[in-house]
Amino acid sequence: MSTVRHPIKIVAQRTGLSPHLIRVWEKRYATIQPERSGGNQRLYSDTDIERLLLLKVVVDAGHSIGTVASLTLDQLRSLATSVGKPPLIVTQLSGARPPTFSPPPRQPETFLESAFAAASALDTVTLERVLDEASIALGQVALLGQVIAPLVHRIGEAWRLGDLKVAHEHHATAVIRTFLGHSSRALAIHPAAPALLVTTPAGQLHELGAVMVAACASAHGWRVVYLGPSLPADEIVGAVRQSGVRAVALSLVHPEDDPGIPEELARLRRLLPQEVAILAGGRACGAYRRALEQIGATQCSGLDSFALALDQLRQGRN
Amino acid sequence: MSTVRHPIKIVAQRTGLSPHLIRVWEKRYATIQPERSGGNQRLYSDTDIERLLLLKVVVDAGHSIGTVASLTLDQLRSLATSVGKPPLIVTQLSGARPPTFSPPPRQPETFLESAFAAASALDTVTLERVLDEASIALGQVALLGQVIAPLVHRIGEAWRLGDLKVAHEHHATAVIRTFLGHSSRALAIHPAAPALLVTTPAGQLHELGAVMVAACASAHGWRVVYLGPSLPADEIVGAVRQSGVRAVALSLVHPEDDPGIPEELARLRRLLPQEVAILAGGRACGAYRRALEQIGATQCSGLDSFALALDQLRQGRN
DNA sequence: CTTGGTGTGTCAATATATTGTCTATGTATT
DNA sequence: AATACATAGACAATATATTGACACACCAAG
Repeated sequence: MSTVRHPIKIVAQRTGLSPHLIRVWEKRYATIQPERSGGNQRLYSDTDIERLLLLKVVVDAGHSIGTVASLTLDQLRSLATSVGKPPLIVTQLSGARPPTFSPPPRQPETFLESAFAAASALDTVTLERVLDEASIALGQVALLGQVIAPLVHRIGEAWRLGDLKVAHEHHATAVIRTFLGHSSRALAIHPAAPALLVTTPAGQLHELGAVMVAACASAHGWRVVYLGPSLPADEIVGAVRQSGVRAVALSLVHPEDDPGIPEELARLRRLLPQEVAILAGGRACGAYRRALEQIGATQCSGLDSFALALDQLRQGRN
Repeated sequence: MSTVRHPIKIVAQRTGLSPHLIRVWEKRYATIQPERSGGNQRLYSDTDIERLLLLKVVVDAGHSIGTVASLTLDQLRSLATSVGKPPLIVTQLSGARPPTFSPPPRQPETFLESAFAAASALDTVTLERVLDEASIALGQVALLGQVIAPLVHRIGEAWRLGDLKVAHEHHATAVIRTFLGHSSRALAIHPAAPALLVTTPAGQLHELGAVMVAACASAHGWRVVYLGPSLPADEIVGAVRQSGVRAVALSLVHPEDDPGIPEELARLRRLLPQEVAILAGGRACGAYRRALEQIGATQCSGLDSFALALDQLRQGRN
């Protein structure tokens, strides 16, 4: 976590709250206590900003500030993801389910194990529950980097070894796809947030990398226009022009030897407005390195690197 | 269980009851006793909300509030499951909402128009919001049949006419995919509920039909194992054996002239246990009619017909 | 069939609480 | 000097609480 501190104006921009309101919340509910500069001006940390963002989410959803202002960060995260969901009506039947419930795990490895076990058993409910708990315990970003990404990788490996079948991979993909799609919208940021378009080039059918990228960007405060997999360059350009995004993120996973991809990338750069940046990531990134370099795309080796690139992009243009 | 407390507005949103009614129930029947804040405002726990939800379920099912208000939580739970209605879904309300609790009765056509406009504008947030509101106003089943299915059809037509581009179709598909994926899990299914596997045969890449089928089955109280698109017959069979489902639902949309499909279908029937039924639906259903008849699949002409088939299947085996 | 009671949801009126915004004045930063 | 920020207080717009009344459906007895 960076030690950077932000003045109130930046915080207002990023959260969509007015400086007035931020100060009033601090005064009335002591929900945050930013540091002060030598001249008594407020200096906010990234954690403060996340807290304010979460508060805005739940308040927009109808909660009153008075009842949520004193919650912990974890409680706020949990509330933000569960906003609007009715509490689960638990039908307590001591039937088929009990063997799978264990004391709430804490470590990413534990979550990974539980998730992998559920995926191997085609157990949708348990897999969803583990992801939910991991999301609450670890937060959105760590969940992506330390549970979901390794889980996807591990399922791929297990398939290569013959331990799992294609059906397991499809099932887990579908569950993760739904989970991430929903978590992206939990933090739907205010309209002035910078926007990013996420897709994969034509021929790249794997969707999961793109969904993870979308969720990561959303967790970092970007407004995401997600277009799913396999979109030709001219379609991407049309969507960019219509939605006014600042950057395009492409996920490249499989195949790694498609001769059409370099062409598509070149065409994309040619048709795209100069000021729109291109970010690329995914396992197949290396295979297309030359083409990516030629179009000046920022290549990201992982989600951390992608998040960093997003921050730089935002800084550069704010 | 979290210690979070909710103001009455949130409780009204999540239960569908008016604040008025919630207070009246408290006063007349003392069915709940929420805490109070310093300013004497009611603060409800998650348990309180669950109780109110259950009360609404059984009252909607015909019981009078006076006779059920004094039941314990457990009694309410079992009564709610025994009324056996398609468990009502109180989906989320996101973002700012009109402050009224008797919103102008909106017609499916209105939602369809708004949704189509949002899809045309690549406006993810609005499209999600319209789907949310439609889900509440119309209920899950009508939403599927009268908004989502026509919307998908209309976007397809607009694309054929050149009014929309592929990017729009991809975008709407992604949003609907996320929405339906999430709505399938909004309610906790009874562990003993009959189970259904949903997928498309190898070569059928369109996912949306399968997702709609999954959501429909889920809304009708089935436990759904969703495997995404394009799965070979032997993979389907493996998943059926492992998950112990009672039936397999296949969505057939495009292409309509794949010579591999009849083969796949025949192989599926041959490998599948006798007692597992096969349901088929989708636009391309007619094109493969002969093959479907040969394997004894139940062909569904639409979501209504599909729901009917599910009910019959459940009756037949209970 | 009518009549009256009961159960139930809704509404009106008034008072209080909560919450976002605004104003005024002074200080910091650039 | 011009802009941005801090503090305190005031104010307006909603939300909520409470009480009492009313409308409607249902049912049982006359």
